[in-house]
Amino acid sequence: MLFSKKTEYALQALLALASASRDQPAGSLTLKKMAEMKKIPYKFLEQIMAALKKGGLVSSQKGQKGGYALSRTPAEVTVGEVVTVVEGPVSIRQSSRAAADKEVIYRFYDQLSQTIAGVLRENTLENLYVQSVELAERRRAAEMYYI
Amino acid sequence: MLFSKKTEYALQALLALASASRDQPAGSLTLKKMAEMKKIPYKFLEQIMAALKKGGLVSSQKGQKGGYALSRTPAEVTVGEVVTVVEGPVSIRQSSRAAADKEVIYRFYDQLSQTIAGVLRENTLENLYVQSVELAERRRAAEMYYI
DNA sequence: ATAATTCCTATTATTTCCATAGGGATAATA
DNA sequence: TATTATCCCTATGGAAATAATAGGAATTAT
Repeated sequence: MLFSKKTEYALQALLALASASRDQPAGSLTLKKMAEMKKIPYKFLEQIMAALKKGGLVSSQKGQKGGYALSRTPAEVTVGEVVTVVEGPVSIRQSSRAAADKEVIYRFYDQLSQTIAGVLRENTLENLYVQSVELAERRRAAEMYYI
Repeated sequence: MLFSKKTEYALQALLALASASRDQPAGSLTLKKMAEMKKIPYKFLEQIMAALKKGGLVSSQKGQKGGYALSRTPAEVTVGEVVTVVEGPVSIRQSSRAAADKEVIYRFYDQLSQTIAGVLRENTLENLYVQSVELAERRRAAEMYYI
């Protein structure tokens, strides 16, 4: 499995921040709020936000009235960056280079890594956010038939 | 990490069988031989070969003079099949479907899975085997300069 | 001062990964 | 027929990674 729960939680939290940044530029949310909104264990999310901050993807404000906000626009944040920041560099498999025979297998892993990296690079928070909004709208429209 | 050691070992063993099938069609190798050749823990490889057999990728012969052989030509075995057989279906992340908000993230995972599946489908044992032979030859050629 | 927050470090529970172990079943061969 | 070399099957163990939980220190607004 390529990604852990951390990536899922990180993306969810960042999507919440992306949404908040729509309402007001530099809109921020508290950890508590994000954990509640997205049903993520509070203390676990805390660690994830720390990583995101360290990775420069979010900024934070301490104390009362504090919170987290995106430090770039959603369109400027790729999924790849998020993954790298919370999981470390994406690797198909821990490979220790060398070994003539395994070489060809590791090369294959590398090739696959490149392909994955491409997909990760081409998708941004903005993409995901827009998709989630569209999806929610389509759902609302569909529900009207049942009223 | 997408693949475990099992995939690496499985591919190595299968490449050994692919090589054996060059020398004589339906060329077989014993578990012991494969473990030695590729420096794979014997008892671990045993479990992996069992999975490959169950998945129909190799056939086996019991008793003295027994061993394993590919049940198709190397060109007919994709890396994807090998991975699926030894690791189970490739998944970016264990996803439990539904959940309106996570949906967009799971869709992204699906999209990535499709891309990976494509690469896995387009690469066969034959490809890897040919590459490994070429690599070995280039190495031998390069070494001649140092004699 | 108090309350609401982020920040920092440790600990624990669960699961997955990577093997190791022992013996049973089967088949060739001496 | 006894022996030997193999595949076959199931269980067990240790290590590492994952997913949390816990407690309190530091900061800031009210």
